[in-house]
Amino acid sequence: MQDPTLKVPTGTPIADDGDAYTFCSTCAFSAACLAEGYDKSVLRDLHVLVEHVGPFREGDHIFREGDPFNAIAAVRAGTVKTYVNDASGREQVLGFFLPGEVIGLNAIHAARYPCNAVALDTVMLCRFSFPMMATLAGRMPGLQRHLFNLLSQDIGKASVLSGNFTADERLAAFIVMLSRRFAERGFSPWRMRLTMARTDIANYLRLAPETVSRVLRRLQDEGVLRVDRRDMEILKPDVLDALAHHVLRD
Amino acid sequence: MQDPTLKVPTGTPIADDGDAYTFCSTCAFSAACLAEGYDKSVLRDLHVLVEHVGPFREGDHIFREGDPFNAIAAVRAGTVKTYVNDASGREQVLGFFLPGEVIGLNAIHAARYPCNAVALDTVMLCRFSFPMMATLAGRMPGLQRHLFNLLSQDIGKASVLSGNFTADERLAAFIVMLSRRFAERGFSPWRMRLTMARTDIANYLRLAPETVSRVLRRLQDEGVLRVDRRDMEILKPDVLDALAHHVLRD
DNA sequence: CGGGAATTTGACTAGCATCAAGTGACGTGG
DNA sequence: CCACGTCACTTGATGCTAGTCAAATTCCCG
Repeated sequence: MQDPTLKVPTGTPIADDGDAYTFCSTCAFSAACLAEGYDKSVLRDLHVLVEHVGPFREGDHIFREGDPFNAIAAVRAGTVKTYVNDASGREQVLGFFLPGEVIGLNAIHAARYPCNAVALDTVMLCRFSFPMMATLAGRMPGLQRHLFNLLSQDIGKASVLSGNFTADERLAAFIVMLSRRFAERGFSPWRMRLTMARTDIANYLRLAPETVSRVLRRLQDEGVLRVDRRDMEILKPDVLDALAHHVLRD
Repeated sequence: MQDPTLKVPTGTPIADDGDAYTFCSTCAFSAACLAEGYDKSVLRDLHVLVEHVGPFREGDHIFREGDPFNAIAAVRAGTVKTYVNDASGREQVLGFFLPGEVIGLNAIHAARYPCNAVALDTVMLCRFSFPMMATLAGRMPGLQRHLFNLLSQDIGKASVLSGNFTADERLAAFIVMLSRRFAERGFSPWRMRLTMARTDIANYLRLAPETVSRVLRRLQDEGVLRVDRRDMEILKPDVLDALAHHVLRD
């Protein structure tokens, strides 16, 4: 049942930057919404349900498993890691979210967040009240379609790594995906900073941290990568693509 | 962009069973839609975009990877397996869909099916034109919410098996999930027929078929299960639950 | 009854996890 | 400025889980 008591967002609103109806450039919804050509009143509706929150510092939690769900959020800056704790309390990393990507979509059905979200560095978010957004989506087909697309996309993403792949293939796929996602956001695809720890990468890929370390070392010895601490440079994208091909199928 | 050319469904409509505005009982949408208390005209709208298709025989494809997407479908009877072929042509099973469950949700964003769907036995479907459904969802908040819920749920389902679990844990979790899903649909949770081959189960769980066979044998020797060919009886649900607990976290 | 596919079983092996120890970067406090 | 402690990461040695290969068995279906 749609919650009729749509209360005012409780975060830290940030002052508008001049044009009252302009969204931050990294807001994942801005393009879809603005491209629709709706009039000012609709844009105003959309604007009131957006709030810029942050900064979150490294280690700050954005939400925790079991928290009541009321908003999804687009990452504006930084990296967010989502994870759950399994029965034995061990962490299981579900994903990393870069600027432009949306967190919280898996919380809709249960009305609670099914996982934890933590900032890996300094994180800024655009938060959207989901009940308000759903209401608005009823009037804005473009927004509704955008939400359906985001949700649908995440189903596919979640099963990319479901296959039985070697450590090399998984790590290569991880690096290639990261590279592409950075490129999409206008960052260099060849030089990047890994904001997540080796243990997080390992965990996400279902490998031991030692294995990640060894594979990176080997790829470096083969001249495919240059890795220095958390800075990574891709030297032979084609080799990486070939390895990742089994996973990414493209 | 919403497709403006909503053409008449092309499948095999099945005659109404008396009440023109009654949906088949296994139709996953019926409850959500009928519970809303909308008037007849809205129900009529909803009704025209549903078509009962089938039967599909074992091995028949419902859709294939790359097919243009235009409809999602609820399984009415039988079991559907979804899979992709990896770079080397090897199959990777993504999921099994029982009566009441919905296929095609991962196809929305690309407007093409990203995987294949095949009938494992005799399958009947309720097919819903997605463009029409989305339009209608704009007028029916309950329907929209239901769609969001289905999509959101699938994101979570896709990552259940993403962890690093032992063969025993994964297989136990598979059996427990199957049991629960059967129970939800009114079937016995303790006796079930596995409609999928061992190789499919193995593939889905990222195990070798031999491993599935061995684990089943051991569980049988321990008196946890009774397995005869594709008929399975759960004798010690608690043992199974304990094993599955690491995966399912409940 | 016979052919073929699915499944089971056994023997062996490979890949990755685990355990243990070492290295390097960074921050703190003397 | 340097000694120290901490933490993340790396490296090496070893073990185990599950995969692979091969073959037997069972079931299905004509």
